[in-house]
Amino acid sequence: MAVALGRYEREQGISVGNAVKLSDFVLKSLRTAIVSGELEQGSLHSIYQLADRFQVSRTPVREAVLRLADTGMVTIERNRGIRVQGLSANEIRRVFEMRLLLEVPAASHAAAVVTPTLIAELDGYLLAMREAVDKSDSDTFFSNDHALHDRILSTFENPRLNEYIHTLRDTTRNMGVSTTHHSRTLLAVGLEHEPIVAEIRAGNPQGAAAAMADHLVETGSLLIAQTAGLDADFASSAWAASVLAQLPLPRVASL
Amino acid sequence: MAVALGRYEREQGISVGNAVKLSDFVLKSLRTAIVSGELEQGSLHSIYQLADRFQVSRTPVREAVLRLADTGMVTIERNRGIRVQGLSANEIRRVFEMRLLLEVPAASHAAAVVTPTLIAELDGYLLAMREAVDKSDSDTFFSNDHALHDRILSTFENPRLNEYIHTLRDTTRNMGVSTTHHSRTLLAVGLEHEPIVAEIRAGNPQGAAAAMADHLVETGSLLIAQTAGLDADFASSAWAASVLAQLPLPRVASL
DNA sequence: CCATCGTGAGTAGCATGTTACTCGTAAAAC
DNA sequence: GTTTTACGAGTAACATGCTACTCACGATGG
Repeated sequence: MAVALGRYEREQGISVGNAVKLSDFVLKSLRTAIVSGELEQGSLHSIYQLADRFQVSRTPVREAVLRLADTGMVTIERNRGIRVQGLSANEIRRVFEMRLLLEVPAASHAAAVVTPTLIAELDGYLLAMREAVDKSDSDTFFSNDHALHDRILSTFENPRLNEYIHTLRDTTRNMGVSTTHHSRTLLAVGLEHEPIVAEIRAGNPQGAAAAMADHLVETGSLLIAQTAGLDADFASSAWAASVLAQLPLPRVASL
Repeated sequence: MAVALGRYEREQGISVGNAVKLSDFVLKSLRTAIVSGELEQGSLHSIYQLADRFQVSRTPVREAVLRLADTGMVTIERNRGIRVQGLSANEIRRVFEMRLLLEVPAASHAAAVVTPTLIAELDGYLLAMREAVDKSDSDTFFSNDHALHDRILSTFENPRLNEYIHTLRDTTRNMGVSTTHHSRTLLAVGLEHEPIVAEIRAGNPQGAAAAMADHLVETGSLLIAQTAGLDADFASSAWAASVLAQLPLPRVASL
């Protein structure tokens, strides 16, 4: 018990009222293992097995698995095991459709209620992202990427919205990391944020919406292409058309 | 009820692969208890206590509580207990803002891809709702209400979207039941669905979007007024303005 | 009277025990 | 050889044991 607990976190802290829960640790580890392909898609595992892998008891593993099942990354087959669903191209499409529905209006709203403070914050994130690209520091890059999107969403003052987008992002996190085109992709994605902030600064809701839509479609297309390979259904950016058509965009120019 | 439900399934069951999980039962019961006010807002409870109430062990209760904490209905205070957060007026506002962001484009999309089959299904739900109103059968009414919204959403062919709306609806479920104005409210809400279907039938995306927006704003306002009482901040329908402004509506006529 | 400290009841979180179930496998029946 | 049946390994779900922690409350010291 205490022995098993000692493995991972006792070092980092004098403990005290440490809010870090073992189930959270397992949740994060499991998601990473799935997204990175360490746990093969379609494979079947058991709570016992995973508990052994992470050197914890079955309880926190079970709790983490239940939460992953809620998001659809695994399915639980009673008395059989845990099936890893991974992320199909279709699943990625769904995630980015949701993000389009929510983040495009958010960008529009941010432009409508823009303040100097908001711009200063967004510029700060952009700057940090540029520096991270220069240093090929993907961790810093992604965390500031996240912060920028999060700040735009928060103009709705709806924590529930921010939280949901956070889980959607988590689902596809780390997918682009350590590919051969890594740094190039990183740079390109980073550049796409500039027009979003520029349009918000200008107080142009429709422009901000269009820029955000472009960014999300481009990012989603990259991840889908990477997952689906040459799957013809997703070769173009047509996957987002049905959603884009319902959004308040001036005209979907770049698509 | 808790007593009778306690040893609840051993009897009914040749069982077989019964998919009913105890934790799901507890989750549903807890949510009902919270929304109905049985578990007072702001009150503190413990896993032991709740396990005793539902006549099950602590494990399924804990799992249910963790999932409720994910949706924000309770907060977990370590070594202290479970704090019931209930639903403030602000929280209801947030739920309906999310629904506006997602369901208004969905109505628009449904109108854009309308088929005779879709119309037939929606008409079926409408008919069932009218009959349910006549018989004051709120269960049937709400289930068809849900089915209608669900069918409109499903035109996006994105199960993740349907599922999320489902959880949002669950959060505010049962709130309007057994009030003094019950049947009148039921009737009014039922009538609001007719224009939505009419606009979808006509293949008019903007009209469908506007009708859906009207419906959601009206429903949300009712629940907010009921919760907030005379709270001035929510007296009008202004709560939705910031969201509505970012949606693809022809003009927000009725507000 | 007021502040400090100790203590014990109560709790969430983690570990472990228990049970009914699923399904592959192989023996048995044909 | 083919089908049927019996069995056991392995599992999720549930029950229970255990521990470090929190905090109200009362005793003690000022």
